Amino acid sequence: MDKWVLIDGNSIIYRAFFALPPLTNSAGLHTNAVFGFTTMLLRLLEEEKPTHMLVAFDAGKVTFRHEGYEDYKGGREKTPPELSEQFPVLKELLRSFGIAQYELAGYEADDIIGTLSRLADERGVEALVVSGDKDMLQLASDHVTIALTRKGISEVERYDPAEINEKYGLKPLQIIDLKGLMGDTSDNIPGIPGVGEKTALKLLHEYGSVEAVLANAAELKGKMREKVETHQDSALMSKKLATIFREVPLEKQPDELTYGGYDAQTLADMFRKLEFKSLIERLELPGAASVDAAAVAAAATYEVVAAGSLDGPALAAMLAASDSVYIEAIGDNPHQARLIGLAAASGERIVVATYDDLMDEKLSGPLRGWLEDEHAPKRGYDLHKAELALGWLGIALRGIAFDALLAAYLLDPTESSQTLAALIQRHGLSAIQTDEAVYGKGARLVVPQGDVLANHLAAKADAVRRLVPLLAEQLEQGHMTKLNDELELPLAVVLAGMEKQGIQVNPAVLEELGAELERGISQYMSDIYAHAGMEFNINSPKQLGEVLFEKLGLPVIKKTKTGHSTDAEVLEKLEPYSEIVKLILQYRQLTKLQSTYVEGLLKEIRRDTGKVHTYYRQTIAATGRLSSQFPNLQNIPIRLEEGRRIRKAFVPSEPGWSILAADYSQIELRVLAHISGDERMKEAFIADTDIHTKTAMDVFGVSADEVDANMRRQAKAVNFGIVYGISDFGLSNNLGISRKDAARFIEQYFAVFEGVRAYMDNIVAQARRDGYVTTLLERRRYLPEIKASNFNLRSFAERTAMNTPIQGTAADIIKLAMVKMDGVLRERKLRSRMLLQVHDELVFEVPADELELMKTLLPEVMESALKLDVPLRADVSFGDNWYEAK
DNA sequence: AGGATCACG
DNA sequence: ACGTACGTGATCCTA
Repeated sequence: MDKWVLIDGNSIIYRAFFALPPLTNSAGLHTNAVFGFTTMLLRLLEEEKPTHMLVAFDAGKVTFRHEGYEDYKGGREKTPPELSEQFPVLKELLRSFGIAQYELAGYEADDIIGTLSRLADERGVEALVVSGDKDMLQLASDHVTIALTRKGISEVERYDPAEINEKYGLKPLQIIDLKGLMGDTSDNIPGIPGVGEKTALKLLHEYGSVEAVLANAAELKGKMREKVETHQDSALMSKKLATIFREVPLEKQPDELTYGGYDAQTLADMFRKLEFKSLIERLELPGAASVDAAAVAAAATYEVVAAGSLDGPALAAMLAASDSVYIEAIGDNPHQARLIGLAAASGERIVVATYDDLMDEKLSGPLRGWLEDEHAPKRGYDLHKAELALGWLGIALRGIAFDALLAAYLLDPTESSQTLAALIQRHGLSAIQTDEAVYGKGARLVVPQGDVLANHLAAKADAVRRLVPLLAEQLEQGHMTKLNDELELPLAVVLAGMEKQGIQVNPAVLEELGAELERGISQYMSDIYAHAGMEFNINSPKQLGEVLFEKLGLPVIKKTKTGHSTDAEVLEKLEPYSEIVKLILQYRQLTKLQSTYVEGLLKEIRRDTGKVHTYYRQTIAATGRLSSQFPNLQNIPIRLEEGRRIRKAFVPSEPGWSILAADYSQIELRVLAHISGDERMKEAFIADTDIHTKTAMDVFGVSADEVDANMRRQAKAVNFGIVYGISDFGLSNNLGISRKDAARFIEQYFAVFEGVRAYMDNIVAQARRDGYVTTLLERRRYLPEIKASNFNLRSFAERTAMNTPIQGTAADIIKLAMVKMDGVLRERKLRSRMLLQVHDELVFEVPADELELMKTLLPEVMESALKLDVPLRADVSFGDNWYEAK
């Protein structure tokens, strides 16, 4: 039995374009609409199993409908270039699929589909018409079903004549009359002005057609009659325009629409060009990042050797000769990760050792000996994590020489997936299985034994071996070899050391604070319930919204996607209306401290060490900053006193020692002064004046003693804005002033700091030209959206272009300081330990006899980390805990 | 799984 | 006219 699927190409690609977020491949080609179209095609192929398939397109701008009504489809926004560039891509994709496509000058896609669906009717063949356009419903019949997209393109709704009758009370052909009466703004079909769907349906249920309505206009009352009578011609013309022409002189015969399946290689090549990796995976096409074990084995050029099959010296020799290593540790938190095993490739021979081998009396000697030998270079993937997982087993990992993950991050820090499977696919190497495929995930995580595991680890070691030279070459091309070798790679080792060391947390401090918070929270809860006149879950934005905006009738200030916004900014505006608002703000503050910082932190204290061991992630932030997890120690409260007390729980791990902290003063603005070369700003830092006061003096044109607190506050906000990539809207929002005033501020600022203005202009132009921006140490971030026609996307990219070199260079500097400081501590054999990094601050624990030295040494190292045209300044402080070090 | 909220620089 | 400040992670709730 034949089954035809007829797709309205123009309609679906439009829907897909607006339904999906922007998406580009690395060449900058927009692909979101094509992607959406493809997912729809795949679903249709799977669900409908068509024997014939056609995608019809509109041809050219002028159709027969324009004869007689020139304004047909007039007033439409012109197709955005991000979409137009996708039409030829879609057509090429259809060829790769082996799906027929057709367009004919002077006709629209609807007409082609209308004609084919008539043929389907005549032949008694089942057909499915796919479109986003309701007009298509007129084609429905016993043989023809219409599928209309709903909510973007994720769902379709099917209509046969019965369903059309149920929904509209109309026969399929009456859809044309419906359009004739109500018109269609998107096609600029006028209909009868003032007649919408409701009225049109009422009229049709009564009279049956446009002609009948016009003939009986005299029966209508008042305004309605007037409208119908004056717009008779319009109604008839609209009906004509809405009628799908079903006699198109097709040059294509239905048997040319036969769909015989796609060629996997052809489709894979097309998907690769478009970078539709997930689809390559889903269809298991050639070159998928993940393939099945048999395919990996078949493609393998290497030999897998079990460590247990070798004697000690043979194993040691193989390890010593290895080019790459892959060390597997499963679990997100490396401090708790389970070490599964490792594989080391020496040319085409790969030795695999399991966890048991590592613990084996005979094998552990050579294995540990090699891992701990700093003269035996390790080229691997995510060796930072491996170092921690091994470290907790009492095995040191030394001799880290290259890390594919780190290199991939430097090459493109915004790439969403840096998994090994994704990396090798990106570099066109032969595929391996994904970890999820081999190990499962979540509750179904099962680590296989024997050959299955050995083969997977070997495949990874082989992948790393092939990747290393490619990545190294690309780093070289991007001038990032030095950044990799001398900064990021040594830093990975420094970080692992800090993380293993951990920081002592005194649970008694937290518990006492927790008890106090508990009392406050229950008091606030009962007060809030009393004001609300009911009990509810204050933590639920939904329930809170109902109480505030429905029960208490407070004004709605801002909406979210899901309902009423109740964030702090909104609540502060609502404070005058009800006392409950203040209570909620207080409640929020206390519960945040309780759940995230008291309870959350207590859970992270390790029983065996009494410390928390964070994990600094080096390959996450697009700007080059670190991030911190399990727990995050980079967002411990400080701004409000209530929260700041949490810091009293962070103490030295040895009696008599102190916590010593040093933070860079205004590092981002100093970096800006340097890279912009702005003379006035440089002078300010060279003279070590208060930058916000100086900014206020210059922008307001007053002397130092004329700068009041408010002027300084505003100047400070402008300085922040400058670093973030300023806009008048953002500044006005932040300062609570009008956009005009904010714009005036910015103009005054740029009039004074001309070098800064020039920098901002130049960096955006440079990003547009090169496609990326860099930091002082050549760290790179690509900004493809800087060329977007969408204002939002483009503006965001422009602000990022301004901000990333500043934030990123500041990150470079503190990373340099960390590596240098680590070296200094080693050289001078000091016992002081680096514990934490918080973007512009370093925290140490120091013994009493090193305190005086460290108080001068640490800021010296930080200030001399990188030589800029302005001095760097670090302020140092110390105490018995992190709170006191202020 | 994703949104809302809020902690930090 | 457009509508946002830059970069993160943890917790809770809701679908």
